[in-house]
Amino acid sequence: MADIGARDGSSRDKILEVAEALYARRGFAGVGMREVAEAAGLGKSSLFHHFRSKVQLYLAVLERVLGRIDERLGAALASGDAPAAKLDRWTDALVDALAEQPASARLLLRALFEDEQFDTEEWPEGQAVDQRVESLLAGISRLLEEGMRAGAFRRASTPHVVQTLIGAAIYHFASGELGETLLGGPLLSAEAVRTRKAEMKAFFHEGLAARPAQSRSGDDG
Amino acid sequence: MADIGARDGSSRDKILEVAEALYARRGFAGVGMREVAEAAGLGKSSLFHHFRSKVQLYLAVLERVLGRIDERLGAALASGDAPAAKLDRWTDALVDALAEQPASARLLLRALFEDEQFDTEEWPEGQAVDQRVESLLAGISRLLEEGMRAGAFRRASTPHVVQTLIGAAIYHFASGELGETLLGGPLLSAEAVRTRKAEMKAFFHEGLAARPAQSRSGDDG
DNA sequence: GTCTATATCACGATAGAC
DNA sequence: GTCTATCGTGATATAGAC
Repeated sequence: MADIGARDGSSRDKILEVAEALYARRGFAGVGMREVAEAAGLGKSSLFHHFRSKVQLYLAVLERVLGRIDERLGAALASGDAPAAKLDRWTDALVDALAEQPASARLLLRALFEDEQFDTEEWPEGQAVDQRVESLLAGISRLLEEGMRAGAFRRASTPHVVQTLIGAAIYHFASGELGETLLGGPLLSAEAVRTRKAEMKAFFHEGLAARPAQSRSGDDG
Repeated sequence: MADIGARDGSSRDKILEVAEALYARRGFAGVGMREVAEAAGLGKSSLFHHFRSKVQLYLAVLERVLGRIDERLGAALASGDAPAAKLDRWTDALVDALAEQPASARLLLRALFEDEQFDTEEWPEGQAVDQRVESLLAGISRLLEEGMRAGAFRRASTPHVVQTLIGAAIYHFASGELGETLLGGPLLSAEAVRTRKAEMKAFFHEGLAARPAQSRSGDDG
């Protein structure tokens, strides 16, 4: 019962795809079911056949985006590398995930606010969303604590570092026009994505303060 | 300024105050004029007497929030201190501003997306908003570049550092329930605010990597 | 599974009395 | 400046034919 219609995803997937883009652009309240239906090439009532309510559709979109990101980040953490190298991989994976699905950063930031409008525990899709978030935070938190114990990272508040890492990545890719004005170019070009990774990793490794000449490892691309 | 009836701000200020809280919680599309009016103790038509349209009200709320923040940050940059100390003050001021007005972080993040729904240049309030943002970004950018020239900061991409600073602050205070779960306590208590300032400044100064006291062997800790 | 209605309600905005 | 009443539109969601 839990996976009805999972095999025939032709309409369902199309709906999730167009809804993701629309919700990212104008948010939960700003997108009507009629608009989603038309963008998916369906009548409004057909859309209600696939998703019983607007909330359910929204949560399903969220879960799909979070699932993609969580899988990538989990893979980045699965290697046997040293903590600092793992954090670099995690950063690369997060930036890649956000950049490859341009809607995701905005969708997730919006979700931060909008899921307070309804109770996520009321819907099965909402519980899946909560689990994905928990998995994501637990993964990076575990890495940071391992790294501190091993002496690779300085002693800091793990939750605060997590907040800083996520904020630095997600805000950047959600900043849209404002960010592009600041950068003087696109946010999502291959070059801009490469630069963002390098700048973030340099920040994590060195902070901002100038330092006397010191040995460093290189960065990837 | 060019405002009519600015002397009697009793209704107008009340409207802006309640609208700020509502827009922060549910966004532009999610809050109706009727709800704003009732929260301000007015009828809907009376609200339309003070603000000719919903867009105008929204932009006025935004401008007020940005104005408060821009003034604080400007003051932090006005001192004659060294760049690193100025950046610390700027960080303190940004964190204080976001923490003292709990709605502001969410409101500003939402505005990142939502002002693409209408043309800010079409309304005088929108132009004021754009000017505030420009002033804010120019201020911190100037400080960073001065600091790099003076050798206080390492050479980095100024716009990327700006994105990281803003993202680290604004995401944290907009993260709401999720952030409080992660922190295991409130985001806005005096202690939590103090901690956030310290963690952010430590990150800017040192990054995350442990700094070897003598050599890079990684055996300390 | 998709469709054409339709029910019910809230939206932004306006008119005009007081 | 605040109110009641209303216009026109579009929202979520349902009923039921095919």
